[in-house]
Amino acid sequence: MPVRVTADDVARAAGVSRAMVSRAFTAGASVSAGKREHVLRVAQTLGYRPNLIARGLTGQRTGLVAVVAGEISRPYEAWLLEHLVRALTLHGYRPLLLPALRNTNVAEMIDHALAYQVDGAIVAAGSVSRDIADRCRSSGAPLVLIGRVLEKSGADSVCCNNGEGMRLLVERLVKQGRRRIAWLGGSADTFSDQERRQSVEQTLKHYALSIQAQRRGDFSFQSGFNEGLAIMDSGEAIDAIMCANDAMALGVIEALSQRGVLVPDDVAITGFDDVPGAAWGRCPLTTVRNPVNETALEALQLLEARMQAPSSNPQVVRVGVTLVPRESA
Amino acid sequence: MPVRVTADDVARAAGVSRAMVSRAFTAGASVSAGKREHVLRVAQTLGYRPNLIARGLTGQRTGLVAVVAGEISRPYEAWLLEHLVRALTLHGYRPLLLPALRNTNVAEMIDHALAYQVDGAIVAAGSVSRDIADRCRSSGAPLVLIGRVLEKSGADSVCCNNGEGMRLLVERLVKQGRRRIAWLGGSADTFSDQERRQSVEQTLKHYALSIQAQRRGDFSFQSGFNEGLAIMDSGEAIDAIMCANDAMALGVIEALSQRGVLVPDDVAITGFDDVPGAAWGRCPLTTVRNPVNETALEALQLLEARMQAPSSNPQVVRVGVTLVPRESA
DNA sequence: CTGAAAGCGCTTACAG
DNA sequence: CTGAAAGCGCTTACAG
Repeated sequence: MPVRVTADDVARAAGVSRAMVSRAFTAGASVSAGKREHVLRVAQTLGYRPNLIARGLTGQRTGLVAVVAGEISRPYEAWLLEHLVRALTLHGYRPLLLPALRNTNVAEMIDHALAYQVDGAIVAAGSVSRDIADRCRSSGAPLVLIGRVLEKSGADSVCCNNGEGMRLLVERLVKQGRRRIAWLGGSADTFSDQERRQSVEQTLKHYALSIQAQRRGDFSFQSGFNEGLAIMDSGEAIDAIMCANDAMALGVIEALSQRGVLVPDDVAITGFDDVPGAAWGRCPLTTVRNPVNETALEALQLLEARMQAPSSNPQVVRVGVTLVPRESA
Repeated sequence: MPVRVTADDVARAAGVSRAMVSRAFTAGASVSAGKREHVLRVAQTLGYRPNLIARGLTGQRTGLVAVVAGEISRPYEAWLLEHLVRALTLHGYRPLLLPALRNTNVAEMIDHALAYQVDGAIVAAGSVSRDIADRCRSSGAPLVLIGRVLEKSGADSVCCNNGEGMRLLVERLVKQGRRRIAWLGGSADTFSDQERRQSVEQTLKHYALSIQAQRRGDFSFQSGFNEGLAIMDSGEAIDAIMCANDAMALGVIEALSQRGVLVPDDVAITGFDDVPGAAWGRCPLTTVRNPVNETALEALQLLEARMQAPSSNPQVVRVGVTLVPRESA
């Protein structure tokens, strides 16, 4: 028989009004210090805590923030999620986790979260349509995108500088004398894949080069491994494989090793993200660091700024990347 | 200017009472099919969704489940979390994610979650005291522990068969003729560390053997790497290192390779969990499979069973493990 | 099957 | 600084 102690119980026990106990628990409310202390003490002994659901109903804020995350078991997603959840928690928010499962529709999930009166939503996976952004706005819940920007959506975004990152990697390869560069892309229709590939093409063009072979995985280690084998077995003469992210790059290294191809001697390999683990294993990966902590913090900042000023212009924050040269290239 | 459309708006537009629109959205409520359809249609056009916070206040259920997770960027935690979140979501629950940050107290977090009137809590990290279990019970929120069992706590647990797993690994090593076996434990005071070490000692004893060297990491790759180097540099003569989990085992393999020690020729290495990634890399890991999906499903089942029967006897479900022989041992 | 009323546990103007 | 009252948006007995 669960016993919920309510503000009324505390009020009665402390000999004050219900409004007083509410005020005692509200920072900055007008209560005499003595009374607040007394109420808090009584609440303590009764084991009272304000019911946040009831408080949320009053309309101010629930403290809930929806977080749409991708496959958590993938290194980058896990890494980002960890920082996001930490940042939110430290700032007093509670993350409501919405997994972007296969054939699940992000709009549907956001709608559901909105029904919980979340104070905002951070979307780090799946594709977001204007429609969703509109729903959020009309519900008064700011929407912040991570790793994707939606043109004219009215949603704030934070995204790393994909173009710069790939440019740095291409330049390194070119300086090493690599000329026959292959590209292993990630899932089509993703923002990251597009920006990264475009930068590779453009930078190569600047050196009067072009992509020599092109394949596509799905950002997973396994797909990197499979495509790595396929590239080798195709017999195409290449001296470098640039991958759209680290997980695939690690898979490719594994595949080449299995085919007896030496990295970086025969073929150089590059990744993107610098996930924990990029430095370990058979051949430490040359990659570009995607600053997830900064990303998480910026996302939170955008969220809070938007709560203050719901109708200011949407912002796109580009966080900087840095080259991380290791052995693979 | 966010506009929230409420049940009243729908009622007015549909020409019915507010109770009717509530019933239209409640499965199994007594409404004529025609009326329900009509109400639903009107709600649809107005863009109405029941406010789950308000619904939660009525006292039944909020659909919220607290999930206490460890460091998400670690492979096992991420893997488990993924399955947990998927299972909860598919069953209509919303996971409220509570990170077990360093020097944060699980009791505090659970208390906070309870204030959100969560329907239950699943704890897969941190240590849980009887106290917490009691708080949950008195709040009417079932508590389910994963990977830890609390004696006489009244909390249900699901935990893999640690003893069996380590026994299988020891037997394999002994059959290979390994006699000088070292143990690399994880964080002290964790349930997994204790059960696993005990089983190793006990099984070795059965073969008239004992642990030849003992070290302790914190379940992370990095700590495995560090301790791996330390073991080698200590000059102790050993022919196998059993690790309390995969992440450390992978770190050890890395360390030995750096010292020019051959795995498994010179020294065999074993892990525990069979995380994705155990099969990849320099030397595929011989380990034991910790069935996370089954674990997640069982946890959910325990949670729901407990909602039905709050006072039946607490259960400890042991999920089975299987040996996964690969190259490292 | 349907509606009017009471109530869930808070907070916040409104008076004092 | 403090209390009485109204209200947040729902659901659920209670009548009919």
